Amino acid sequence: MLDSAERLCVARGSRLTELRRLVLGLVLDAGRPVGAYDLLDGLRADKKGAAPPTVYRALDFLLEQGLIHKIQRLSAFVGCTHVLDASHAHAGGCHPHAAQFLICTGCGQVTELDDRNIVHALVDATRDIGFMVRQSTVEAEGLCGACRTGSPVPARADGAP
Amino acid sequence: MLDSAERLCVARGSRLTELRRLVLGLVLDAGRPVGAYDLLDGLRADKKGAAPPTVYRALDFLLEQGLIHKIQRLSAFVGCTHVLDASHAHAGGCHPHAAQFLICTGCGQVTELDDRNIVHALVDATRDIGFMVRQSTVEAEGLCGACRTGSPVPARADGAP
DNA sequence: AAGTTATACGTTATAATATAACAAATATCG
DNA sequence: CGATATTTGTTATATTATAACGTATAACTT
Ligand SMILES: [Zn+2]
Ligand SMILES: [Zn+2]
Ligand SMILES: [Zn+2]
Ligand SMILES: [Zn+2]
Repeated sequence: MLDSAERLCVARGSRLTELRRLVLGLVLDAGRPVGAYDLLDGLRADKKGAAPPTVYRALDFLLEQGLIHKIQRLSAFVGCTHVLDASHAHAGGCHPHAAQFLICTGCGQVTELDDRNIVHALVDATRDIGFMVRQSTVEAEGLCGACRTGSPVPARADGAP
Repeated sequence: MLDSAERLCVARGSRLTELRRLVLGLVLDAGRPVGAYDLLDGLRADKKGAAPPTVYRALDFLLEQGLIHKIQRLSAFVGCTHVLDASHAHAGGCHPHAAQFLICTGCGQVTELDDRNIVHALVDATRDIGFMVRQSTVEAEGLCGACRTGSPVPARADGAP
């Protein structure tokens, strides 16, 4: 996964440095939204005196490259589950793709969608009034299937089963 | 406008107190997104020793009543432009309606939409995977018609023309 | 009206998130 | 190599938000 990201960056002429790679690894390992300061704690295992700007700069890079997304409602970051797909990855252009996120308040899990219909509906509605969308944030909060049907899989921060 | 909000609250059995009314007035007067600490400054004109919890509690109430919205990308608040419409106002139910926001990076203006198609697209996409949406955040950043066609109307914080 | 409960507000302190500014190190390219 | 651009280290601070607890006000019940 990290190697794929590296190859993508090389193809784009951007540099996935050791630091950025470390941060990306931490985000991907978590498998759920992680706050910048949690990442900072994790980072300090390898980089003793790391400070907030260290992690925020790495996050900025990863966001630009579309390797991660920021969940605004949680002030947290998740790995992109689409960027490495053949259909989405490309060398040039504006890297962060439009995405939609489903946040389950039961188990904390976040699902990333890449739904053309939602994007279309948004663009249609805005074009009517002359607005040109450059970036969009679409986040829904609710209950995932498992949590609704009573099979909660609380893969939460505390790891409680 | 404030009086309409008051009538709505009375009909719902909630209390638009003087403090909450003051904060709502500040948000509506601004006509654009305002941060909590800007509101706090404004509030201090009337309430000398106001502190953060004062304004955040008022904002929480106004959000619950659907009288204002929070723009997540800006950590700022705007008055709802639909809640007082006859078609939207009602005494019971879950007050904060689904809304979409267009944020112009040119002039800072924010437009609120209440577009059924967008909501539908979102609900459709989520139902497929068993997810039940309770609340949604839809925010688009880009350029409004005026800013695109070169007639920027920078009604910004600093008031610079 | 008096007593009781619930709601709202005041106050202090602190948590959590994010950036500014500048110096030092490292990579890139002619 | 030497010039240039990019990345990282470091310190300090800005911005946004909440915890905790006591007091005041409103609403409800005898
Ligand atoms: Zn993605
Ligand atoms: Zn769940
Ligand atoms: Zn609204
Ligand atoms: Zn504009």
